Amino acid sequence: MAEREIRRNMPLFQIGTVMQLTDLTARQIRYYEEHDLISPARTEGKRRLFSLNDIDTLLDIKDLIDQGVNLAGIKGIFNVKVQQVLTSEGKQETEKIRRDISNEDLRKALRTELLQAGRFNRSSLRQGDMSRFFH
Amino acid sequence: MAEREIRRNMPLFQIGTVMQLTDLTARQIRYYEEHDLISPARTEGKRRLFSLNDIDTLLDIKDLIDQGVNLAGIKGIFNVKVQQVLTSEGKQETEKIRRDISNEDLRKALRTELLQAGRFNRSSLRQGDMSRFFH
DNA sequence: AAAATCATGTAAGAAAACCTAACATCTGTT
DNA sequence: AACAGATGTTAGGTTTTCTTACATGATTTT
Repeated sequence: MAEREIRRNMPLFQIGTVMQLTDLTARQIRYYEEHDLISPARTEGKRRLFSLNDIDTLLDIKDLIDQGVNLAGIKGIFNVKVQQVLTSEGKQETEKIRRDISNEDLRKALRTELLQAGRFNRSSLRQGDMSRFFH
Repeated sequence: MAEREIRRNMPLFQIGTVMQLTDLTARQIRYYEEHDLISPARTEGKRRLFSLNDIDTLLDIKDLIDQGVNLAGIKGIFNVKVQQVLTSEGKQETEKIRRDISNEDLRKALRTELLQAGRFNRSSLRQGDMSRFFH
């Protein structure tokens, strides 16, 4: 379980990849970082490296912005969530709040849709075949 | 199910990331591509973009090289596997061959070990907290 | 309504990361 | 010894990303 969290927090993706996965501009992504909504790691050369969690957060931000929420609101929502985990011990409550903010299913659908969008569908046939052997 | 395959074939990672995940040098990775063991996609600017399947394949190559198999041998093994899926319909047999070539558990362990190695452990605390909400 | 603020676009110049091609080097084989 | 396989290294060029600064349209505040 902790293993999964580690994986989701691994800094793996350059900003170009994140742009395509989230459909956000570099300007937007950097702006959101500037306002502490994400904190991507850096290479030695100071290039940003994003994790899967970062991408999730960016997709959530995108969701909320599409719903008309401004950055202050988003920040507030995120803080509420953090607050929640700090003050309450039960998972039920946070789960409920999570649902209040945005529909989980819709979010998931949007994410996978985005993840499959654009040029990411064409991949080498050889690899496609190999994938049958390496589960 | 096809969804997972698509995800595993998405070109996402730059060579620098792959180097760290696999512990191979850029020279090695390009050499293996030159010999058709992998076929990473390219950005418009001709930079390589690797998929999870590419990384899996590279880890397998590394495995086999550590066992003393040379590229010709690896190529042969990969061809046998492809052959197998083309000629036989059952999954049992391919499964068996898979096991003959290298121990699945060992391979898995090695992969996760590599995936957690090096600088990939330090990740932002904020994100770590957020990950509890975005499963 | 004017001024300020928010969110994003755009441009410039610099630095990092990656590219190909070529040659060097080590190791094992013929 | 000569050769082939696998990898290291170097060089010059290109792509991608970086920061900083200024521009702009849309809202909000005064």
